Amino acid sequence: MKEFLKTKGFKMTPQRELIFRSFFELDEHVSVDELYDRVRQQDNSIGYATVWRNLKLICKVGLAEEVNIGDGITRYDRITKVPHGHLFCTVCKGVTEINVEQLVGLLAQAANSRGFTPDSFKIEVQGVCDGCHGKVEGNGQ
Amino acid sequence: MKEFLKTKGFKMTPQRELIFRSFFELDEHVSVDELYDRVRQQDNSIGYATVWRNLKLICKVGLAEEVNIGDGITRYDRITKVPHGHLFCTVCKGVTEINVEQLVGLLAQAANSRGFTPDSFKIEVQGVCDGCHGKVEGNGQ
DNA sequence: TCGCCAAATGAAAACGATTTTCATTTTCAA
DNA sequence: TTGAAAATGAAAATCGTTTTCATTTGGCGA
Ligand SMILES: [Mn+2]
Ligand SMILES: [Mn+2]
Ligand SMILES: [Zn+2]
Ligand SMILES: [Zn+2]
Repeated sequence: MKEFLKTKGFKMTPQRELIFRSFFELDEHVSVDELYDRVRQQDNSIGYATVWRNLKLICKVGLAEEVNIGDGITRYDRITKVPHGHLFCTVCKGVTEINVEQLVGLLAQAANSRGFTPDSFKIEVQGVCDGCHGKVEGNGQ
Repeated sequence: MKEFLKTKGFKMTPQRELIFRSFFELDEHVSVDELYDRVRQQDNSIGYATVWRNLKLICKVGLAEEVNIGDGITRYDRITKVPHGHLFCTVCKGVTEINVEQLVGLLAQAANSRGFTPDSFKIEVQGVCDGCHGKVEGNGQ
């Protein structure tokens, strides 16, 4: 990691190391707040801005990307080899990933046929996840 | 429209009428600011909050929905009979709609097979639109 | 190893879109 | 016509994000 960053022109610091490690360990769709809380458990002197800047950095060097599910909170998602979509449960707020290779192919085709050159795709489904059926709002009884 | 709102328990006002009419006339993916500017041309005494509240109302009564493309600005999009996706041009910020009926079918299938019950779908493609090829950043020549 | 300088950090302030508050006005059913 | 509930406009509050600034630190070259 240190070497990788060096090639990109960035330095390694204890804070950065902890933030990077925590981010990839968690392996979730994490917000700044969540990662901030997490790293604070290891080093409570780390500043919020540092966590924010390092999440931005992880994106800049191509290891993650921002995800907006529409609740106004930016989450950070590691980039996977194959593109994936998200199933967002409106009950438990959980995020599940689904393969969308085929879909993206069709989408790209549709876009191209209209003279549009795609850069990236966002495929998200809102609904209720398996575990949340039965405990839906109204009265879960 | 007045009747429709009455059945939902809301009153009609001159401001509301202007805002609703402007929104559906424009028929675009409009932000609060944009619609505010627009209605101001007809009645410059209308407040920003009123425009905001009425866009929210249009959503609440099921005639539109919020769209977040990731630039931090909420846009409002009338709801169409068939679901549609968006091609978002990162150069001119233009939004084009594409049919995604087929895609949504596949998506729903994939979601269901994982025990997930879909409510709504968000399908967005970022890239460069037809008109913006050639005037890309860097130096368009 | 030492010293330098660009990069990184932490605290605080600034930002900006969204949302709420509050006093006043308006709608509309009775 | 009248009163209660809803709507409005201006201003302030919110809140996640981003920037500023003084200080510290990493790491290369001497
Ligand atoms: Mn993901
Ligand atoms: Mn649309
Ligand atoms: Zn769930
Ligand atoms: Zn364009």
